[in-house]
Amino acid sequence: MAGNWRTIRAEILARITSGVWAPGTALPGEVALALGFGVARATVNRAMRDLAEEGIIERRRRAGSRVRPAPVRQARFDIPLVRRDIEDRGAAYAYRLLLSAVGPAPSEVRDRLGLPEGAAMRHVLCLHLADGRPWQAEDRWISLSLLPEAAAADFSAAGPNEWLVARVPYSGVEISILAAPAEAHIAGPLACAPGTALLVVERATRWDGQPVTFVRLWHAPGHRMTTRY
Amino acid sequence: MAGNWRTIRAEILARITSGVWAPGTALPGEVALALGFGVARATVNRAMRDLAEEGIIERRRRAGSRVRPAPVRQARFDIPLVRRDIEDRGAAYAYRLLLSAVGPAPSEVRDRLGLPEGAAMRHVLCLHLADGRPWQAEDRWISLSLLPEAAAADFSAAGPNEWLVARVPYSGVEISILAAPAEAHIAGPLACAPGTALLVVERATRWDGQPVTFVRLWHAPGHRMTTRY
DNA sequence: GAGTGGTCTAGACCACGCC
DNA sequence: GCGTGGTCTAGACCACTCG
Repeated sequence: MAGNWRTIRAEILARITSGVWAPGTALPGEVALALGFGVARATVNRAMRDLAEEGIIERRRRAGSRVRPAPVRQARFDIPLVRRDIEDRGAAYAYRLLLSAVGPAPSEVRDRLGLPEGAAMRHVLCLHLADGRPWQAEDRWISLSLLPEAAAADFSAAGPNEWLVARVPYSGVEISILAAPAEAHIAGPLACAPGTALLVVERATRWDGQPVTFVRLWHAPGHRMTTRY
Repeated sequence: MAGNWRTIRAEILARITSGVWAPGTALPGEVALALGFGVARATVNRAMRDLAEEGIIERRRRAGSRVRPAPVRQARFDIPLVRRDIEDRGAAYAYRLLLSAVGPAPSEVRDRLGLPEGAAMRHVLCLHLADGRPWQAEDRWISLSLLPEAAAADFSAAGPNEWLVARVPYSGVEISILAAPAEAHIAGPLACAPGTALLVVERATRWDGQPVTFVRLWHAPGHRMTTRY
């Protein structure tokens, strides 16, 4: 019985999937398991914590650990920079600026960021292509109150994403995934019929509580986000 | 300087967001940090591991840790049982069986599970409602080679999900999220026009390498999956 | 109150990757 | 090689919560 925590984890998981410890069952305490496996309690703890993070088991002080009756399925998606995403798939990345303006934002954008009416924002509409074919349309709004230099930034060669990443290191984010029909100004660039069902990712970013940017990413028809585990 | 790992983590994060350690920068080694913070190395390790899991920093043996130049944005979504999801939102859950059959599966389903042509499957189409309104349509296929008793299972009162959870404890899963127009047999139950853009979650489940079930979950119009961090 | 998980410590050895 | 992160140990104290 090897003493590494992955082995312990695998062994515990095996006993769960094989039915030795059925869903709802209370697992032995950490001390008991450590003794049984012949390892330190910290090692068992590491394994159990991992199982808990994945939603396999449920842990509570005093009450002990138990197998989750109904597994909380979790899907974790990586959302890299579009450029990386495309290049990682072995395709050639290309970028095209479609629209650039400064002005007041529509209410739906303001609401998502908690901005007052009439707040000036930089608005950018651009297109990311993979091997010359439309991959993703980006509808970007940047608050000028926190990033006034965004008003004059040049987005003709590279997207606002890379510009922002270099300026706003790490921040609070709210991500939504939804389906929406292609609006007129999106259908054109994405080369699809208006009304086509598209996968949309919305992201509202804050830095230190201040609204920074809101983006709506329209993926080309047929796009799917996939994860395995 | 408190000695808990969350404090250490927060302090490191603060130095990153504040620009003390810019993206791409190499962080001090664990020993140095432990000394600086006046804690054990294991505590620093715990904090750094957490930051690495979230994609904030990058760790490699010998090379050390560095701030990720381009943050790998991660979105983690919980996908609970529909019933729980609806009840957690304070709505009344209801269930309706729409179709139940046994027969060969279409090729698109077989492909996702790696099943041979003509393989018999249990097919169930059902509807989940929140406060009486359509919430999600479930198009479910269950392989009879691994679960022959599924042929005779009764899904008139409760959905196949809960039936499966009790039988196939924990297994490998592939999840996809996509947008699709409402097909004719889906639009009716969901009370929307055919062609409406819907958010679809597909899930292919395997147990010990054996295909178990494939499900397509059609969410009602306007549904969005959201996560914050 | 007592038991369980949560965490910290101090020390040690190992494995991997640069040099 | 040799330094860095990865992990394990043995022991300890704490915090929460159930009975």
